[in-house]
Amino acid sequence: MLKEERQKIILDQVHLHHRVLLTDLSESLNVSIDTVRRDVKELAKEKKLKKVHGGATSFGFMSFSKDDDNIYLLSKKIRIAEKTVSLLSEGQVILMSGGTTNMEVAKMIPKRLSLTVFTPSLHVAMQLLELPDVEVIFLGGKLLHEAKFAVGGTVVNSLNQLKVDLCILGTGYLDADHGLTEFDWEVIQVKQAMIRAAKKTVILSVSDKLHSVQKFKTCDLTAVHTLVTELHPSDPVLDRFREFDLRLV
Amino acid sequence: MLKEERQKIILDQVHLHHRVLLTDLSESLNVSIDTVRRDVKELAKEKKLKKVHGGATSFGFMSFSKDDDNIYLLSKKIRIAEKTVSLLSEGQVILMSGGTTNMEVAKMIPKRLSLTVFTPSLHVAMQLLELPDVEVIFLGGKLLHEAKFAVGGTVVNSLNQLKVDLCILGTGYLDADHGLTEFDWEVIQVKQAMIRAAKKTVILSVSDKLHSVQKFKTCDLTAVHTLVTELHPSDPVLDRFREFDLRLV
DNA sequence: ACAAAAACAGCAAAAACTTGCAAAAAGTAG
DNA sequence: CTACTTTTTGCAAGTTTTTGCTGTTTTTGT
Repeated sequence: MLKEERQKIILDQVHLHHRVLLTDLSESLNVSIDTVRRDVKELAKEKKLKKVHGGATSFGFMSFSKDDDNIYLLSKKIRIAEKTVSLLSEGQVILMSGGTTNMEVAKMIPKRLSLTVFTPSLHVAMQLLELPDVEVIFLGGKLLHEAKFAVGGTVVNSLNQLKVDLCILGTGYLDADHGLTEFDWEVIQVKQAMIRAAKKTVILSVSDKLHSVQKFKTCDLTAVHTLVTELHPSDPVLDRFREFDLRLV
Repeated sequence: MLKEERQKIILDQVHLHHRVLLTDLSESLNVSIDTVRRDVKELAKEKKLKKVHGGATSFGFMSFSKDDDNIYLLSKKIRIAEKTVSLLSEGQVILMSGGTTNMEVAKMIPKRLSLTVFTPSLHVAMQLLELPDVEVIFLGGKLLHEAKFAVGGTVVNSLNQLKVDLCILGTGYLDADHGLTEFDWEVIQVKQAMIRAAKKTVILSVSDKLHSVQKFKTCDLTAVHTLVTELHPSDPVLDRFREFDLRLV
């Protein structure tokens, strides 16, 4: 294999997943970790990507939330994304919120699956546009600078006119007692409208966030139909959630 | 086998697979590795392909999307962007379309200028969010895959409810006789609505595009108030545009 | 603070590159 | 056809690049 070829694959991976682990690259490319390390070092010197401890990230596109600098969360999120994508079916009309986990879902949707997706997230919309068979409708409104997420009356009004098959909610804090919570009031309004606008709601959450509570409440767990985590559905960590009428994936 | 014949095969292989190994070529062409090496060296000198350690790649193999934008045009666009930014003033409410020129404008807006910007372009919106004092409102609707631009009734409806200070139109084809033209009917609808929604309209155009016509017409030059090019306002190339009630910048 | 993972530096083997040279092939007069 | 030049090709010796491995140092998470 040519060095250039390898480096291109690395760059593609970085652009696709926004973050990659050197160990993963080493394995999938069948070269030693040192070689990958050297490649990444070179690419970093050429400003094609950003080298971080344990891997590399694309810089230029976006920097998300603070705790997302953690490379190890990514593999969990990818696992969640895989499971979530398997819930989708041809021709569905769905809603997707923002957040890194939802981004991974967007990246993982197969190229030939036709969907109609409504989203108020710039990042998710951008990613979905890579898929030729997905129709993307952006729910316009005032954009939040950090989250790159549209909020406000316009978004809620648009949502009130919809009734879609599925709503996929990413980022958010989850707790068996307190339900779904957020720290941003405006985001809550949008998420509530999203849940109302969908027949079924799917929540994506890495297990780390399963018992965290924020200031404002989006909804109770009874409003949710499916919970996707990176864990096996039978994992004891999920026990607290079994009392609800929830499908664990 | 003739040398030219061999080199043509090499080029075909490179174009087909984007990369070749010298060892593979040597084997499949039944010549020594040195001969192949010399051939590739020649082709590289003629800029027909790129020689790399162990093989060759096609040009643009390592490039992803944006590198194609040549430096030559970019400098003109930056010049235009500079002039355009100088037209803006504190507190204005403006509309921005998409396109690379408008992107340059977005990049060049000073950090401390507060504005309210409506746009149907994902890229422009994304860029504007880097500015803390700019409020960005995305005009939601169906997104075009290539242009990352929102079109359709939703966008037009939103625009019909606006009356903003300024509309900045990027990309588009301009001609003194035929006015502003485009090749996408849906985009036209949006741009027309944008012009209607603004008190003044500014057109950005690199001089190369000043005499090009496309299939569909957005508006006459009489609907435009300012034309920004990279040229000096007194440049004779702009003479054809002086008969209109246009401010040249 | 400790153990595990990752980064770094130096080394050695393998692969690829360079250069010079000579033989073969092709072209060019006389 | 022959003698000569020119081009092309293959080969060999020496150099550089790439790659994986070693042991050591740094960073990270608990």
